[in-house]
Amino acid sequence: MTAKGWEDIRAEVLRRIRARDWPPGQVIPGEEALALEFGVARATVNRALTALAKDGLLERRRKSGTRVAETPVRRATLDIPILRHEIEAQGRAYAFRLLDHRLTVPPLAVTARLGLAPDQPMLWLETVHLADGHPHAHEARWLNPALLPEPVPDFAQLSANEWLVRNLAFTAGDLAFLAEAAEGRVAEVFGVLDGAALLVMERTTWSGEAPITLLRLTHAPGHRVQMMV
Amino acid sequence: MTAKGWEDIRAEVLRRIRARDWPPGQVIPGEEALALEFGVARATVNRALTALAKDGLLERRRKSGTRVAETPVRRATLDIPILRHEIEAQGRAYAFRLLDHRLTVPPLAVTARLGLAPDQPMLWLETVHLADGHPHAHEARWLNPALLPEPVPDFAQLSANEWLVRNLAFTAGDLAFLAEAAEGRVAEVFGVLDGAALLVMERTTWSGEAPITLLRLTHAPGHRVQMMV
DNA sequence: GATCTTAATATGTCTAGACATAATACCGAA
DNA sequence: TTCGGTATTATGTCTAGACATATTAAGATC
Repeated sequence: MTAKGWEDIRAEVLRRIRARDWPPGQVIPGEEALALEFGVARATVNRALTALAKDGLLERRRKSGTRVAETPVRRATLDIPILRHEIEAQGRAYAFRLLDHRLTVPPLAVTARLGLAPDQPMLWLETVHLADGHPHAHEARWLNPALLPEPVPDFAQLSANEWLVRNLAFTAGDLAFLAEAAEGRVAEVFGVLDGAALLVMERTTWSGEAPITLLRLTHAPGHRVQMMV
Repeated sequence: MTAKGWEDIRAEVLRRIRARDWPPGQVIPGEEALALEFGVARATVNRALTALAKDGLLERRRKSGTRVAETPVRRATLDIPILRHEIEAQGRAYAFRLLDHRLTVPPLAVTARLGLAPDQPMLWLETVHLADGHPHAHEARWLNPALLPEPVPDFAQLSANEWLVRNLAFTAGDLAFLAEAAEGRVAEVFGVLDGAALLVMERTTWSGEAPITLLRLTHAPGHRVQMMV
C-alpha cells in the first residue's frame, strides 16, 4: 500500500470501511497513527478524513476521535438552476410572462412560515416560464417588500428570480419537493385537467433574520428533477 | 477587515462576489496577493477559495487563475435516508411488508436503462414501508441477481435497501424526482383513488460497470422531501 | 503561417511543527 | 453521591517553505 496523496489515503480508508475492516460505529486509529502508517504528515491524513466526513462516511469529534458512521448516509446534490439557463442549455428559447403582481396581505400560513407579522402586506408575483413557447413551469412567489429598492424593479422585464440572484445575497434557505394535483390557474396554464399530478418545488430563502421570498414552482406534467449522487 | 481563519476569508471573498466588487467572469487576485492582503499564509487563502469553488461560486484553473462563476449555481444537498431511520427518527414505529418477489425478465425499458441483456431475468421486489402501521412509501425494485450471494438473503426479514447499504458498495448512481398519478396496487396500498398525485423518487445505482438496482419509491400522499441549501 | 518546444505562472498538494478548541475523564470538595 | 474545576487528548487550523502539475504564452523551427 503505497499512499502518496490525500486521495490515495481517502481511497484506502474508504476501502477499509467497505471491506468492514473498520465496521460501522468503530473508532478508527487517530490521525497521528495513520500518518505514521502511511508515511505522510498528519495534515495529509486530516485532509482525507475531513473529506470522508463531509461525504457522511465518517463522524469526527474532538477528543473522541473518528468513527465510521453507523448509517452510511448518501448525499445527493442538486444544482438549482436559473430557469432561463436550464432552458437555454437545452437549446430552447426562453421567455416568461408575468400573470399577476400586487401588494397584498398573504395567507396566515405564509406569514407564519416566514416569521412575519400576520397583517404585513407582501409582493405577490405569478409567472409562467416558457420553453419554445410552451409552458415549462408556473411560479407563485411571495416577496418581502422591505428588501426591495425604490422604485421596485419591473418584474415584467426581468424575472424575479434573476433579479434576486443578482442583487440579494441569501444566507440560508430550504427546499422541498412534493406532488400536487393541478387546479385552477395552474391547470389552465399547462392545459391539463384538474387533478393531474404535478411536481412542485417549494423554496424559502433568508437573508440573516429577514425572510426574502417564498416560492412555489410547479413543473410541467412529466417533468423530472434529476440529481447526481 | 481583520481576517483570522479561512472561514473569515471565505466570507469576505463571498461578500466581494455578492457586492459585485468582483463581478461574474472576472479574474480575482491570485492566492499570493490575497494572502498578503489578509495577512495570512497562502495555504489559508487556498482553503477558502477551494471551498468556494466546490460550492460553485468560483472557477479555478492552474495558470489561468481564479474567476467568479458566470452563473452562481446554488447547490442543495439531500441526505438520502434509510426509510427505517427516517421513520424512527420521527418517533414512529417502522415495519415493512414484502408484497411480491420473484425472478423474472424485466420490461425492455428497465434492461435498456441498466445496460443489461434484454432477456436476462432480474429479481423483482415490491415492498410497502409502514410508519405506525400506516403506509409510508411503496417500493418497487429491480435487483441484479448476479450481485447477490447464495443463498439469496431473505428480503422478507431484512429490507433490500438495508441489505444493499450494508453489503454492496456502490460507486455511482443517479436520482430523480417526479410526480405521478396513483394507479393499481400503489393506489390500493395508500387507499387513494386512481389519479391521486404522488411523489416518486427514482434511483439507479452501479458498482463499477455492473448495475446494482433500479428503484421506484412512491411516497404517501402529501409527503414532502426536504433538502437543505 | 503552422507546428513543435520551452519557459513562465497560478493553483494543487505536501511537510513539520505549532497552537487552538472541544469534549471527555479524572479528581477533589461539599 | 453529586457537583465543579482541571488535566488530557484528538481533531481543527495556521504557518512558511517546498515541489508538482496543468496550462498558457513565447520562442524556435520548418
